[in-house]
This record gives sequence, C-alpha cells and structure tokens, in this order.
Amino acid sequence: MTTRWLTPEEQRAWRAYIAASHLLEDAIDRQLQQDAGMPHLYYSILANLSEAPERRLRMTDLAERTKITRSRLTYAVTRLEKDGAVRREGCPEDRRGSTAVLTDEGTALLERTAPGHVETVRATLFDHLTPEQVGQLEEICAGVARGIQGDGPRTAGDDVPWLRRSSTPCS
Amino acid sequence: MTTRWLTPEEQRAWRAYIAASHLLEDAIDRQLQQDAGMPHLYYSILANLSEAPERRLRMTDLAERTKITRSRLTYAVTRLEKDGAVRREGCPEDRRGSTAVLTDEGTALLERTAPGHVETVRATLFDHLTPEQVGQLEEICAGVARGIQGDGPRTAGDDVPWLRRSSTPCS
DNA sequence: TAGGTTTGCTTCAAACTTGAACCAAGTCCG
DNA sequence: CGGACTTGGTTCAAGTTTGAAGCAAACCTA
Repeated sequence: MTTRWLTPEEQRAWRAYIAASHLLEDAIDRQLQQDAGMPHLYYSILANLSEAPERRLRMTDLAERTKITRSRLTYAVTRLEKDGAVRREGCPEDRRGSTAVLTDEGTALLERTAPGHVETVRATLFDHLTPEQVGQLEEICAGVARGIQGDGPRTAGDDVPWLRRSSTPCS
Repeated sequence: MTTRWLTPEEQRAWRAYIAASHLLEDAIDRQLQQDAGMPHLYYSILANLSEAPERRLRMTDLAERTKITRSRLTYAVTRLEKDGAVRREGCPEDRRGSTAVLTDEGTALLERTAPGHVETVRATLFDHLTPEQVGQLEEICAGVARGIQGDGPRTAGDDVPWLRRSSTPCS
C-alpha cells in the first residue's frame, strides 16, 4: 500500500504534541525530583496504591494501571521499598504473586508532596486550557488509549481515503 | 495558599492523558526500535535534521527543536554518529560550536523507515481522532507548549477561582 | 497425575537519561 | 588589556529503562 502521509494539519498536531509532552513531562519530573526525590512515574505508583483498597495492589495490576512494563515496575518498587515508601508482601492465594503495599511513610510522603505536584500540573497544563479543552483532551486521550489497548474496536477515521499531501518523515 | 485540587473533569483528563501518552510512546518506540533500530527520540533527531537547510543544525538549535537537554542530545548524536547516520562538524564562526549533519546514509535510513513510522503514528493516534479532534489536539498542545516555555504569557484560565473538590494525589 | 503450557514476577546486561561539574571560546566592561 | 561572566558543548557517575531470559507456581489435558 502506498504510504498515507500526514496531512499538514496532522503534522502540526503531531509536532505540537511531541513538544508539549516532552516539556510537560520534563517540568513535572523536575518538580517531583526536587520536592519528593523521585521521578513522576514513581510518584504515580504511590498515588495509584493510595487509592487502592487497603493501599495494596498486585504487581501486575499496578503495572496495568500505570501502563508500564512489569520489569520497569519491579525496578521501581524495589527502589521505593528501599526508600521505605512501599512494602512487598506475598500473596496467600497465589504464591507466585507479589503485592505492593503503601506504607504509612509512603502515605505521609504523598500527603506532604501532593499539593506541590497538583500545583505544577495546574501551572503546566490546566492553566493553559479552557474548560472545553479539558473535556476535549480527555476524549482524545481516552479514545487513543482505548484504540491502542484493544487495538480492535476503532472509533474514528476507519477506511478514510487519505490523500497524499506531503512526504516529510514527520518526527 | 490552600491547594487548588483538580476537579473531577481535570482528574479524568489527566489520567487519560498519562495513560495515552505512555501507550503512545511505547508503541512508537517499539515499532521504531524494530524497524529502524533506534528509539523515537533518535528518529526525531534525524527527521529534524532532514528538514533543516543543508541538513545541518547547531547542537543547541537541535536541542531546542526536539525539546531535550543538551546532554541528552550529545549522547544521542554520539550514538547516531557511530551508526553513520550523522556527522559532526565544527563551526567556523563560533569555534565552541558543533554542528550535526545528516549523512547520506542517515537520509537513506529515514527514507526507508518513514513509511512504517507514519503508518504507526496513524494507527496509534490519528485513526482514533476525528478531524475536529486533530485541530483540538493541536491547539491544546500548542497552548501548553507556549505556556511552559514562555511561562509568562498565559492563554486561558488565569485568575479563575477553583473550588476545592477533591484531594486525591492525582497521579 | 505427569508432561506441557501459561502466568507472575525477577534478573541481567546493554542502552539511555539526568544533573552537576567542567572546559573552552566568546563577550563585557572598567 | 584583563578579569568576570556568559554561552556552547561535553563528560562523568548515578539512576533508570529495555527486552530477553530465567524461575517457580498454577493450570491444563490426556
């Protein structure tokens, strides 16, 4: 099949997305590294645990929720365990399993650092969005996530005959 | 100041964004690693060079365009140079400077792998977006990027009195 | 119930990223 | 000029990520 290159609109969107996501992640990582001593992903792991019943989650569930690989999670939890923010426990029902538990210390850290984090998310993201755009962003991202995960049920743009407009490598 | 927590809408948007961006980057990295033997960022560096006049750019310019740190770029260009995709040249006007030049081999690699990459960007992102959403995404991202970079001229949402709605750590 | 497969998680080496420290070369005044 | 500061880029160690390989418990299925 001959390549369906990106239209100019798509290119602009793609470039803008790349730029924004880099800038956003960098800013948030920097702030959390400063104030919580860990990168964003690690903070997210703690945040996810804090919302789970009993503040505990099986490793695979946690990987699922955070959208990261199991090996990445293993490394992260090992570090967080060294920090004392998380504790590992074996599963009674499935002896292969391992459960990550947010410790009191981890909870305290989260409570201490959440305001600064939220403030940064606001300053970097939501302060630049109108309420409508917040909704649009959610829909866009939810659709994309659904599309990538299921990879079956497409939502939009199927079978659209795209014209060849340009041939830049698109970043 | 008492923390302005995220509203439920903002939380949903934020979570969806985190998930989508992880999934997207993972998918694209995997494909490019497969087909081009390098992660997305490295491909982007080549793509940026390919669009520059004479296919050459000062290191700092390149870092600027790709939104990454100079040290990250140094490492990346060193690797790409080993691969033969890029060559370094000194600047005549400013002898501190260094210029990255896309080689013919790099150009060929780009031409060879661009179709697959574009296809992946489509499959993971644009196939799930309506044309309006493409425009919305661009506006959102452009605004966010502008906001983070300049950090001065805000575009929307300034001085809005947010109500305290929830206190989850928000990921 | 033994063999084969899957599932849950870890391990390991190689690659990549980070941020601070560093080295020149340019620039600015006094 | 000559020191102080800035700018362009690299280096280094410590931390993180990747993907393939490994290991053991659970799940078949004959």
